[in-house]
Amino acid sequence: MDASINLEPLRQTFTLKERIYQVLREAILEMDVYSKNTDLRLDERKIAQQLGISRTPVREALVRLENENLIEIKSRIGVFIKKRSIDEVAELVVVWAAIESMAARLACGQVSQEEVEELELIGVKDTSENQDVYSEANIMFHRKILELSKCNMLKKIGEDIFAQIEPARRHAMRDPTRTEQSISDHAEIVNAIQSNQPEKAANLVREHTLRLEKYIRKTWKNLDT
Amino acid sequence: MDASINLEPLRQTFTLKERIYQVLREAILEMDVYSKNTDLRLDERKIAQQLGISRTPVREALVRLENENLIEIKSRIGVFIKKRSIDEVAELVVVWAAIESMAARLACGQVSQEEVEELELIGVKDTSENQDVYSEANIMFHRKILELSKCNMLKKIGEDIFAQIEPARRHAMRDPTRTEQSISDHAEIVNAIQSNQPEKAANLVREHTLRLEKYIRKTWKNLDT
DNA sequence: GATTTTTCTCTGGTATACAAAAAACCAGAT
DNA sequence: ATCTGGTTTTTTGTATACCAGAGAAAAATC
Repeated sequence: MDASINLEPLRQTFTLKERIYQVLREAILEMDVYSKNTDLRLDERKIAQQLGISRTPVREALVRLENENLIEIKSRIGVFIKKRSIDEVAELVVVWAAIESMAARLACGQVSQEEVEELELIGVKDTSENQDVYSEANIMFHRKILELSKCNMLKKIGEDIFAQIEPARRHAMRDPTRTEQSISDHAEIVNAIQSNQPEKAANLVREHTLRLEKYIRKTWKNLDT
Repeated sequence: MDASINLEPLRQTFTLKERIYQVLREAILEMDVYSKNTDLRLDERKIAQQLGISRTPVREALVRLENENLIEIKSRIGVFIKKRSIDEVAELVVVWAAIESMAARLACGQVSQEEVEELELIGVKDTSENQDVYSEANIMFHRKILELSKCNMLKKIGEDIFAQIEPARRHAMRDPTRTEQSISDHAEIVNAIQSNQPEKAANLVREHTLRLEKYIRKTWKNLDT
C-alpha cells in the first residue's frame, strides 16, 4: 500500500503550561542572576497578567521549574529565582565532568572522520580575540562531545546539568588568559577521540572539566551576602 | 512563663502537592510496570477523589512527576505511567555508571576506616540465598558509594537516575547466578577505595555497572509490544 | 521612645466552575 | 454486518473564587 499519501502525525502540543514553561526557563537562564540589582522574585499573578492568562498554567510551569532547581517556591512567601552557591555549582561541575567524560569514552571508536572534523572545527579554532565567541564555541564543543557519544540520555542529562551551571559559569568566566590553555586541551581531546583511545579521552575530558571547577572556586566573585 | 503548655513546633511543610507527589512517586516506583495487566493510566479525578481533595494539587504533583520522566501527560488524552524501552533503560544505566564511577573516584582518599567497613559490610556479605535480600543489599552498596563521595549533587542526581532504572532492573533481574560475581566485584571495589587507588576504583565501578547494562539487554523479557 | 500586640495586606495553596478536545457511542444508510 | 456521520460522554486544560499563612505596618502598651 505505498500509494497512500502518508501524512505526518501533526502533534499539536499547544498547551499553555508548556509554552509558559519554555518562556520562563529561557528568561531565567539568560538573566544575570548574580548581579546585585536583579529582582529574584517572580510573582505568579503578575506573570499571568502580563501574559494575559490565568494563574493555573503559570503555576504548573513554576512547579516544573522548581523541580529543575531553577527556582524556589516558598509556600505563602513567594517564588524566587535560585542563586546557586559556589559549592553547589562546583559540585554540579563535578557531575558534569563525570558525564562528559563517559561521553568522550563512548565517542571513541564510533565516530566518523567527518564528525571528528566537525568537533575539531568547533573546539580548536582560535577564538581568543573575543571572549563571547570563545565562550560560545566552548559550549558547542562540549555539546558536540555529548552528541558524539550517541547516547541520548547522556546528552539530555548532560545538557540539563549544564543549564544549571551556565549562569554561574558566565558569572565566573572573565579571565581571557584561560583561552589558550583551553584550546590546547581541546586539541588533545580531539586527538584522543580520533585515534580511538577511550581511556585517554575520558581522562582528558574529566581533567579539563575539573579544571573549570577549580577555576570557578578561585575566581568566584561573591556578590551576594 | 512555664505555665503555658508549650507545644512542639509542628513542622508544617504540609503542602498537599508535596505529599501527593511523594505518595504517587512511591506508588509508581513500587508498581510492576512491566507486567501485562497493569493499568498504566492515572486518573486525576479518581486520585483526587480517593485522597479527598481537589484536582489542583494532584495536577501539580503530576506535572512534577512528568518532569522526572516517570509519567507522561498526553494533552487532553490522559496521564500514563511511563514504561521505558530497553534502550532507554540501558542508556540510563550508562549515565549511572558515569556518575557512580566518579563517586568512587572521589571517595578514595577521603573515607575513614569506619566508612570503608560500613561499605564492606553492606556489599560483601553473602546474600545469595535470598534474591530479595541480595537485591536490597546491592542497592545499598551503590547508594553508599554515592554517599562516600561527599558530593551532594552527585548523590542526588545519581539517586534520581537510579529511581528511573529501578522498575526495569527489577524486571530484568532474575538470575541468581549473578550474585557471586557481583559480590567479588564489590570486594575488589572496597579494596580499591580502601587502598586509595582512585583510577582503579573508578574503573571497577564503571565496568561493574556497565555489566549490568549488558545483562539487562540480554535478559530483557519483552512483555510489551 | 521602645516594645509588644494587633490588624491588614500580600502571596501562594486549594477548591470549584467552565471550556475544549478526544474518545465512545449510536443510529441510519449501504 | 459494516461503514459513516453526527452526538454524547468523558477527561483534561484553563479561569475564577476563596482560603490561610507570613510579614509588614499600625496601634496599643509600658
